[in-house]
Amino acid sequence: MLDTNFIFNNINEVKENLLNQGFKFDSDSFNVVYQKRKELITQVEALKQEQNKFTKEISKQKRKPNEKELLGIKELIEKIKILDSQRKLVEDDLATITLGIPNLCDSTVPIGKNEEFNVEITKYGRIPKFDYEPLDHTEIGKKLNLFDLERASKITGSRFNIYRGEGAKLERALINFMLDFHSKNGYEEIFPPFICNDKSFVGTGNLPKFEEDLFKLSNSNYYLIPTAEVPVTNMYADEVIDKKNLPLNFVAFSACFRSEAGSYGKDVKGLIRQHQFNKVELVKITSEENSQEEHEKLTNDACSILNELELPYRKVLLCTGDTSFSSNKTYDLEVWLPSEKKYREISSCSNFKDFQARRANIKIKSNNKVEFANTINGSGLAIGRTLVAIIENFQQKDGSIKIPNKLQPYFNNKTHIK
RNA sequence: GGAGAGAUGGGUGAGUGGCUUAAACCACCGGAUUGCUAAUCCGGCGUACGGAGUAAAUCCGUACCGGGGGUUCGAAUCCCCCUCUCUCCGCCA
Repeated sequence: MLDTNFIFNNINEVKENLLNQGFKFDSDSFNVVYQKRKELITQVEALKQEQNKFTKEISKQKRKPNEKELLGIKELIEKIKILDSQRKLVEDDLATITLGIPNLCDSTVPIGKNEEFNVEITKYGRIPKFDYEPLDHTEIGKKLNLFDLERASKITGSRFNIYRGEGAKLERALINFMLDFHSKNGYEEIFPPFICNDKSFVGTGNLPKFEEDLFKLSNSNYYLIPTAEVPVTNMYADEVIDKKNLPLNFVAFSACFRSEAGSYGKDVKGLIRQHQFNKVELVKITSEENSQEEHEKLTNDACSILNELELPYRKVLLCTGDTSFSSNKTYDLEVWLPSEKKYREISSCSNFKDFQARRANIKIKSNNKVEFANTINGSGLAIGRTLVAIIENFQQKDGSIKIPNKLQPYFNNKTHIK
């Protein structure tokens, strides 16, 4: 969430920045509520001061108030009550408005309304050449019995999957490989709950606006997490962190659950868009002055996994229209999929600046100065999509799949799936 | 699931209706002094919001002792509801 005073003092810049993201900010009604709140605070506090003065006087004189005084003070208290409840309503209104406003985009983010305006930064790796038409991952998976989408839909429904045999082992190998890699790189390993309460989701920006993307547990305020970002970022909610300990670096594996409402008809084939998938997530908590640098570092750390696995990919800077609600700046990493002959998102690395920290109330302290933290996160990587990329990019003419060299120690030192 | 005990500032922790402007200690910051990896002494030190101030410094005010209600002229303190933590019992992978 943005600071209300900042919005008020920079109303036109904020409006323009948000418009670049396709968000029409109603600045007039914001101003009305903002001013109304100030008025009510001023009024109610003046009355409270009057009441406190009276109370202190009584206390000092060590006596009880007489009947006439009581009558007057009770009238005052009644006024305070009325104004106070009005103030509360207005503050709720203001909170509703600000919680629904997206983060501003960094000045380096290209302006554009959709993914066509994203900017490719660099390409890495070599795109494999096949002297036959490469198969897609569902065909290969079926032939080698790596997963079983049909039976998954029987036991749960569409967009769920059962990994089987070598497929299950490959999924597990990737999880372990990524966790180990990032741990050695200075990230503390976290194994979080896969269910969080509503407050946590407000903290990261998923609620109140995007409830339809989530699976909610009935009769509770609990939701299944769509990413480990939610529990890990909120670990430090309502805390003040000593600046000396920054940055905090976390790597977390979790299953991720997304209702994918509104995505019907898109990428329905195979493992690309599932209701449940595995992901290793990187999260950093840092300070304002270091967040850009840490964002670049985190993105590079995610890239390293693709490099280690010898997967061809590109790094893309998202435009304003494609940058998500909470993010200030996002790089997507897109891996090459031979069957589609195009790059597909496998990681999204975002700098949220203090947007999430203000919502979750994560602060940092140094020399008696307290400020909101900056939060950064990115996939390092989405496991299912990595598995798809390996299957497709490392498919061999004889129908086998080569296992990338660095992954082999995690795969019983086997070189191929046959 | 049952019973009991708790939740106070960055941390530990005192405080059972007005003497609290929340003690004390630790940590932190500034200064002094002595000089063996530091010690001692002095001082400072919460957050949010509103107002004054060109601004910074600063000053004034209001609220905040897990969260929400209530009683009272006055609540960290009394009452009600909720959440969480710990201990014991039960059940359980």
